[in-house]
Amino acid sequence: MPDRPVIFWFRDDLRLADNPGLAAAVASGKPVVTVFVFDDESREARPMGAACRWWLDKSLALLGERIAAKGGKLILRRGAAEAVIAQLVKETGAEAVFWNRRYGAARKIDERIKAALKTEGVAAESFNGSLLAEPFALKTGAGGDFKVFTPFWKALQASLVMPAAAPEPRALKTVTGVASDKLVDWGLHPTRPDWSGGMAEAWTPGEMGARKRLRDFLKDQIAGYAENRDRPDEDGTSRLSPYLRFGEISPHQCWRAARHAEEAGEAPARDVQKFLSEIAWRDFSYHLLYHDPQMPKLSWRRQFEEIEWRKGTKAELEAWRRGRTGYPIIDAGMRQLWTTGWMHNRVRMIVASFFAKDLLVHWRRGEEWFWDTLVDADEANNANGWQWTAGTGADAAPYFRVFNPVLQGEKFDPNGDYVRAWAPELSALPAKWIHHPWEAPAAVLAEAGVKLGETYPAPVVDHDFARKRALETYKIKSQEGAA
DNA sequence: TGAAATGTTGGGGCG
DNA sequence: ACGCCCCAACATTTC
Repeated sequence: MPDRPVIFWFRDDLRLADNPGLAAAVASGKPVVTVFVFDDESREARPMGAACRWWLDKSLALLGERIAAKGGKLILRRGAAEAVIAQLVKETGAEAVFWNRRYGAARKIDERIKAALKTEGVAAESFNGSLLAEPFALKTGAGGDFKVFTPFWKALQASLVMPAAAPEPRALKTVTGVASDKLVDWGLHPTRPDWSGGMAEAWTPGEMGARKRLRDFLKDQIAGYAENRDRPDEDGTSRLSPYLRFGEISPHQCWRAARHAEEAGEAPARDVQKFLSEIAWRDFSYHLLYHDPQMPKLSWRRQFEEIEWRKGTKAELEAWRRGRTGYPIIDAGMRQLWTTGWMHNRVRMIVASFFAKDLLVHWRRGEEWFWDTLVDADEANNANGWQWTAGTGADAAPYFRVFNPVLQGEKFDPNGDYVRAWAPELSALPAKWIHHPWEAPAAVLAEAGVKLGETYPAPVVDHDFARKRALETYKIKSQEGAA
C-alpha cells in the first residue's frame, strides 16, 4: 500500500493555522484524514455543557467549510474515542495518527489510544498545540510543580522560546469513501426552546472570528487594558476565552501578535504584559489541573472539603442562577451569562464569591452551572477560577476575603451602566442607588418605577449577616489546614 | 484580583 | 493661649 493515509484528530484545536499536529500530518506528505470525534461516552470525558455544544456546532460547520475549501473533508464520528479511532484506522489503513495533546481528564484516554495504536504498529504522534508551556515542562527550583502564579509566570517567561507558527496547510489531499456523520444529527444546537439567540448575537465562532477578535482587540482595546479589563461597563476585556477554549486561536498566536503590536509601537508594553499574563493564567490552571486531576471536583486544599457547606435552598439557588438575588451587579452578571454564554471576569469573581461565601454552597455546584452555561467553559480555568474565589485553591484568595457586591458594583460599574444593560427594570435608578436599591428612599424608588419584591427582588440574603456566617464557617477548617 | 474594624492624626470649634 | 472634644481622613490590623 504505497498511499496509506495518516489521520489528524481534531479535539480542542479547531483551527488550521498554527496547528502543530495538523502541520506535521500534512508534512508527512501522505493524504490526511481529518476527523473530529464527539465523545460523550468515555468515562473520563466530561460531557460538554449546553453553551459549549452550541459553540461547537458552529465551529465544526465552519471548520468543515475551511477544510473543504482546501480540498479536504472533515470526518465527524460519535462515540468513545478509543473505539472510534481504532475503527477509523482500520477503515482507512492509516499508518499514523496525529493530534495535539490534552492535559485534563481526557489525557487518560489519549494514553490508552497511544498504547493501543503502538501494539497495532500504527504511529501515534502528539504535539503541544494549546499551551505556552506544558505542565510537565516547568519545574520549580526544587524540582516540584508550581503552586503560586507569580513564580510560575516568571519561570514561564524565562524559559519560553516562541516557536515559529506552524504553517497553515495550503491544500489537503482528499481521502474518498470515508463515512461521516451529519453534524445536524448530533443535535448540538438547542431546540424546544432554541435559547441561543443571544449567543448568536454576541459571538462569531470559528477560526476566522477568532483572528478578527484578536486583531480588533489589539487595535482598539489593548491600550489601557490593564485597568479597563476590570470594568464590566467598558467592555475592556479581550473576549478571546471561547476561542482559546476551542483552540480556534492558539496562545502562541496571541503572544506573537501582542508582542508584534508592542514592537510596532501600537500597544503599550504594560498593557501587553498584562494581557500575556492573563493568557499565562490559563497555562497555570492547566499546570494545577495536570498535577491535581481532581481539581474540578475537589478543593485543592483538601481540608476545605470538610467545610459545612450549606445545601442552599431551591429559592436561593434559583435566584442566583437566573439573576434574581436582589443584588444588582450579581443579577446583571448572571443574566449576561444566561443570555450570551459569557460573563465579564470581574463579575465572575463577584458572583462566585456570593455563591461560595454568602450562600455558602460548595463552589463545585457553581462551577457546574458555569460549565453548562459558559461558551468558554474550560475544565482547568473554570475550576481554578472557582477555587480561587472560594479560597480553596492553590494561589487563592484567602478565605476571609469576601466581596461586598455593593462596593464592587460601585467600584467597577460606577455609573451603573452594566446593571442597566442587564437589569433594565432598574435602569431609571440614579447611580447613587443602583447597586443597593433596598436602601433607596421610597420617593427615589417610586420615581424610577421600582417596587421591591415586585418589579425587582429584595436581597435573597443579608450580606453583612452572610459574611459573618462565612467567616465563622471557614475559619475552623482554615486553622486545621495551617496546623 | 477586599472589607470591616480599629488605631492615629490633625484641624477646627468651643469654653 | 490652652485644653478638650469631635470627627474626617488616612493608616494599620484583623477577619
